[in-house]
Amino acid sequence: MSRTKTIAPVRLHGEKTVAPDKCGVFSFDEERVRCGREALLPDEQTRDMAELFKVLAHPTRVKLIRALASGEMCVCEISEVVGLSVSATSHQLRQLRDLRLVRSRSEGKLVHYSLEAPFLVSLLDDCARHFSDREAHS
Amino acid sequence: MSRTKTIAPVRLHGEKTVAPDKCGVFSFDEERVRCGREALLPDEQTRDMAELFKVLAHPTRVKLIRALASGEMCVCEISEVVGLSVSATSHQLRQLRDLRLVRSRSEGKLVHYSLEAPFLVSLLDDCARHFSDREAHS
DNA sequence: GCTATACTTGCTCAAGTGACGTAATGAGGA
DNA sequence: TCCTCATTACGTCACTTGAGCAAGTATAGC
Repeated sequence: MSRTKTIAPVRLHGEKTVAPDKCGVFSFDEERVRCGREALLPDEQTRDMAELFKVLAHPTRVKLIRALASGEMCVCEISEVVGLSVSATSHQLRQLRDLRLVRSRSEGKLVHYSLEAPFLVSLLDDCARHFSDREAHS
Repeated sequence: MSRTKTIAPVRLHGEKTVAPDKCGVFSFDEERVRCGREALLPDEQTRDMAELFKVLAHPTRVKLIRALASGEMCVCEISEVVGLSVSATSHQLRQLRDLRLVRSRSEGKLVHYSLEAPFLVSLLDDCARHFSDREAHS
């Protein structure tokens, strides 16, 4: 009944058992659902965010960001720091560059990379803090 | 080959061309490499962080977090908010629970979920800000 | 006991993704 | 022209993901 799905065709739980009271009477709080729905971000933003996290979701790329936080470096140096081949390093850097998290600058035959999105540093710090807090708590 | 790069024997660039001077003479700044290396986090922490981002790297899970930021909800309500089957919702919630980002609490036959890691809210906000800043800048 | 609801898990299987190597290619500089 | 730094194309192979079902658990009511 008042499920008023309005949009999505994928309804199953509430409807298929017919009963509007099933979840409706005491477990299904329309208000909370409305509230939760309002807390969502626009779809596009949600997707962008997931993209960002996806790129951060690899130890190598976390390292790259930390390393570049210490200053500009050329690919060769970076590959040394993270312990990867130049090719592999370049592959990974590209992903960061595609999202404009790092920037590259050519100088002669060298390419220097630096951090373009400084908020990443505090982002990583926040996460690090989360982990150490938890450590201390358990 | 094995995913585990960091440790692997894959050294190539610097070593294979023999010359310590290869990059060493003018493009390879030992100091910067040392510096970059010091900026890295311990391996375990780096991995934990990547794990965290991996879990956040999905639109559905970003939604779940935003939704739960608005308050506690049962699975049934949550599945309604994100527009997924209960089973699928439960699978996703589990990943968040495994990393203790959300907490579950049983009450009768219902299971209520809430946010356990409130720093996620500001984390998402920071990211959102990043995107809107960039929007405004281009 | 039985039945229903609310949720969790295990599983499988197809399809997709991702990391990285090799090798070809650019692009600068000597 | 050759060397070096870097990027890219392309392929491989491991791994991940998604979707869905079915069985399992826990609570509640009859």
